[in-house]
Amino acid sequence: METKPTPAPTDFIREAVAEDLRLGRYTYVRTRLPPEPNGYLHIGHVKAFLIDYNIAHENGGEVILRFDDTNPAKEETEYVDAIKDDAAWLGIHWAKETYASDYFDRLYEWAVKLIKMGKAYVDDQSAEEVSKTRGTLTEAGIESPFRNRSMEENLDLLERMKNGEFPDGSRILRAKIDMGHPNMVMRDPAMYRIIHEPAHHRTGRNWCIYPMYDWSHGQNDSMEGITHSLCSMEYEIHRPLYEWFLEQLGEFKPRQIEFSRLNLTFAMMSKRKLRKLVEMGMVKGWDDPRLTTLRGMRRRGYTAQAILDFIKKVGVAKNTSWIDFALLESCVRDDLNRLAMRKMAVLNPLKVVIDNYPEDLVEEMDAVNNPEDAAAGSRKVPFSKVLFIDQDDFREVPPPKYFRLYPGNEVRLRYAYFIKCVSVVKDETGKVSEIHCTYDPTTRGGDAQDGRKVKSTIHWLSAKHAIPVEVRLYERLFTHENPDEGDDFLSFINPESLVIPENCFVEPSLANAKAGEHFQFERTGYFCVDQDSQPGKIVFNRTVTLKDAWARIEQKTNQ
RNA sequence: UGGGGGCUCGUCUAAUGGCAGGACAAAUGACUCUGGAUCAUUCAGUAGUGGUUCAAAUCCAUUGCCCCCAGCCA
Repeated sequence: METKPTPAPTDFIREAVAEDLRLGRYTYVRTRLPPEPNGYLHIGHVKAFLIDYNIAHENGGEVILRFDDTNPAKEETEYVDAIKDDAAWLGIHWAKETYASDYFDRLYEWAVKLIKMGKAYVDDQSAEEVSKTRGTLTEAGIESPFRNRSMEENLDLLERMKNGEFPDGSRILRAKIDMGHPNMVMRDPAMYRIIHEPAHHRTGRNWCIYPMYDWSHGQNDSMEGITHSLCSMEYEIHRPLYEWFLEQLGEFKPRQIEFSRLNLTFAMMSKRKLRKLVEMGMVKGWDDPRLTTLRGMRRRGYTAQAILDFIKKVGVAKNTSWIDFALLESCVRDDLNRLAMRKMAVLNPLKVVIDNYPEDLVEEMDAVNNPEDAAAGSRKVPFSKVLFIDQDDFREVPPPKYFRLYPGNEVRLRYAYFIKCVSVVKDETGKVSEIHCTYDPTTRGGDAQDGRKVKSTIHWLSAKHAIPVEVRLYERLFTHENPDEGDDFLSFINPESLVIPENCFVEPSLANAKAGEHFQFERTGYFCVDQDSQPGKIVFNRTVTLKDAWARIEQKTNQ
């Protein structure tokens, strides 16, 4: 065999996991997907999901989907369903679906245990007082006057907090650690807060106290036997607390490892700002194809495979990083190039009359469905005297290096004939309204008998057979690489992020295209049938354009 | 400013004391019935300064810059 074994992709987390196994720190691998059900999954979550999922499976382990539902004020069942749907679409299989709220009882028992150990206390200070006495980055905090009350009183108070005897914000349970700790996270962090409204989406009104992330997450990891709790860098300073709780309790201790989160240029990842875009109507919903929510990307036409490839190429590290949006586009082009059926579509039609073509003749031309896949076969495309071509493919006065149609020039109509432009008709404003060409009958199918060449091949549609459709041309939502920078992200919105041209036509073979199907419109881009499509009114979303060498040449010569 | 983390081509990422490599982007050319795809080539990097070493992106010291933390959010 000549094929070299490709080394398995590795990174510092995979190495750490392998070492843990080798040294026997853990005898198996189990990770968890920890979404908070308060919004839709976006591409940033996908990176985290895939790291957890892949590392577990590469080691013969499993992953638990655990919803982090510790705050009833923000969480809803609707999001739970959407997250599961998105994760499944990506091809993620979870061994078990759990909720932080499944463990509320046990967590409460552990809190009681900590109180009995003298490691936690009920604080009657207001949120404002707690905040004020926390100290600053450089100064130690001040201990609460309630810090040293008796175990019995703490137990009694916590019980009554749980039973709903006190109003929201009146008391919290805090871990008793060190108000002078240089790491602010360790300055007697809150464990439980009182929340009466609204009802929790799963536990209803059973609970009036809810655990904070720090008190819930690590303990849940431990209860589920998670070996590796993988999360983003901002949790690094929480790791000492994660470990402190489990050490005090003497429970199984998973290893938390942090990696840098995914930042994507020209994309909005902030949940709060995403919500604002949706609520202000700047985009049409959480599944707007301009968003990098998974639902948006799906609707835009990104394939799961392309997204998986992208995440693999992004890698895993601890550096603050900004991934170029072009890398995502490259991945989706690569995947769609392999699988998308080719079609002809004219989005900005120019009427072409073939002067020497018989008035009523219609010919069926053979067109290849996918040059990358011989098994995809071919189809018939009707040809007749009056055609549409794209406006971009004709210039009355050709710029330098322009190979397409212009007066006197001959080009090939893809899979049809060579044509030559002989005259131009203009409307009253002086704009070219139609052009006249002659065709060479001996070039049927697209090859010249005499071996002569043309420099360009353009796509076309028979005017009377063309199907009118709606086409939505999407561009980047923002004009700024990092729209999250500064406070006025709305000013970075690209006014041309969605353009719907007036007269778009596609070839008749697309008449029965179904929502979700991917196509390449030759020489134009990749498109996906939108769910808004109706019988007789198909809607296409542009997933991504094809690379356009001519656009670059033109841009350069214009400078 | 206290604590924590980071710094390798424009971007992302390898190299685990021994030839700084890959991908995306960019550029040039070949090929082409998609100015697509493909192929070839090119451009381009170890934050600075010292030190250890036969040998340093890697080890040590030091400086600089960037990110995170003062929610009863996660």
